Amino acid sequence: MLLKEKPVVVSRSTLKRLPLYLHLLEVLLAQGVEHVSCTQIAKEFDFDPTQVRKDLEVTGEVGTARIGFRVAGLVDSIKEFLGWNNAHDAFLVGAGNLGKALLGYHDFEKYGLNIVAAFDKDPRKVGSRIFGKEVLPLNKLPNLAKRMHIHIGIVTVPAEHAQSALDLMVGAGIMAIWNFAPAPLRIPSGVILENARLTQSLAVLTNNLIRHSNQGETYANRDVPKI
Amino acid sequence: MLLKEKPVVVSRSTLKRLPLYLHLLEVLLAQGVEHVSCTQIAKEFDFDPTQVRKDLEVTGEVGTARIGFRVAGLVDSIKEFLGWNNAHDAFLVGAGNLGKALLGYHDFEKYGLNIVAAFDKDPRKVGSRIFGKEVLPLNKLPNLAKRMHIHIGIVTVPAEHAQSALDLMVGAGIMAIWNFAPAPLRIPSGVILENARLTQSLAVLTNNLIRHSNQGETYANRDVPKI
DNA sequence: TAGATTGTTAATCGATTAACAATC
DNA sequence: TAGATTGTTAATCGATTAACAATC
Repeated sequence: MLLKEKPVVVSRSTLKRLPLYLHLLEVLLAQGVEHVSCTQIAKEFDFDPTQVRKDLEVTGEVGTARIGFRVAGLVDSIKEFLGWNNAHDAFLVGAGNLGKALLGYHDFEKYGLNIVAAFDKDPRKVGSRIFGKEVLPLNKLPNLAKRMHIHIGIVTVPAEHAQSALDLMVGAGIMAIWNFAPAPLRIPSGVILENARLTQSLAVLTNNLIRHSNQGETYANRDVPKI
Repeated sequence: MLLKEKPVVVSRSTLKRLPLYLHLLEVLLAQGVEHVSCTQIAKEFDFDPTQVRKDLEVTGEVGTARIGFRVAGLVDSIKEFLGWNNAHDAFLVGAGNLGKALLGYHDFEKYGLNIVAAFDKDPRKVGSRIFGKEVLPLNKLPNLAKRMHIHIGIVTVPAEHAQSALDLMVGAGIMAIWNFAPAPLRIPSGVILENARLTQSLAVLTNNLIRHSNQGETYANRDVPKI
């Protein structure tokens, strides 16, 4: 399989569109479709075809004029590019409701993530198992993380404990943190921090909702004293 | 307090930063801090102070030179702007692990979201309660949604059933959909769709992880949140 | 007053979109 | 061949950042 030279710089926007393409491509692959054009992919998502072409460029796959790209090739290359070919072992700190849900979401393995254990400071949770995974006390994290070569740490504790959870994991050599707490976190340089903040997505939704229901009476013409 | 004229167009980027500011401001408010400057807020998140100022502009709040903005005023105005003052009732379709977690995450009420019931096609789940909330059969959704004036629908079904779940809710008059399925969804015009896709966030994380371990290639990091 | 901060306009930067030659 | 599609360069658009006068 011929790969062309990949662009040196990949934007976060591109990175976020790749999983969308991948999901579609896997459906096509399962249907036995062999080739797909950027135009077809773009139509599916209402994107610009040129944008899709530029996005796919990062995978190094080359297409064929009039035919498009090999579906199987794209699936492989996107997975490889995202690091989803082999799952990375991860520890999760905070076995609350959100933490439990993530522990039970086995699909993550398809996305390069394998949560191997949970940690919690609550002694009543420690010792139990959630979806077959042990809940351990926080003080066991450092040694275990080193011994098991854990790459990813997931933070699902309340906002006020997020920084100390992160510090504990970084101190244990974990270099990539997936944070679900709505708190600004400080990281040493070299550590990767990705925030999966549901509240940001919710903010966009609820703001749109009230704007739509306020229709007409826009918020642009109100310089009325507020009581 | 006088509100100034607000910008007519608000970018999605701005909308997503507001919950970050809000969280910080609520902490400051609890600490009894009365005023805060954009410079201070910016420092907390490693943002540009001008960006913070522009973001806050959308709330209509006015600051005072040398003093900054009233913390209490900002908290109120951001909440109002995001529609987080009063919770919107929501139905959730798909009582799997992720659905369960969302049902148990009572903090959503702080973010304008009140999940009142869940729906599932699995007869074994129907009739049970999850965190006190009833699990009902899908066919009861349309009537109930209309009777209860439900505004928001949450989709936590597998990707292949996401479109039909959405269609069911939109048919029942629900105008805003919060989608967790990794599938491209079609909506009629006028309906609000917001995708809360964890896989996108995960893609950024795992890609960063393998690129760090591969060292060598350079990638854009301009849009990476510096939190 | 002096100087930090607001509010606003202009410059910069990067991502998206348009244009088009090359290709199959 | 004819025409759809790739790959690439240029134009556009929008968000971020810089500059600076007004203000307290």
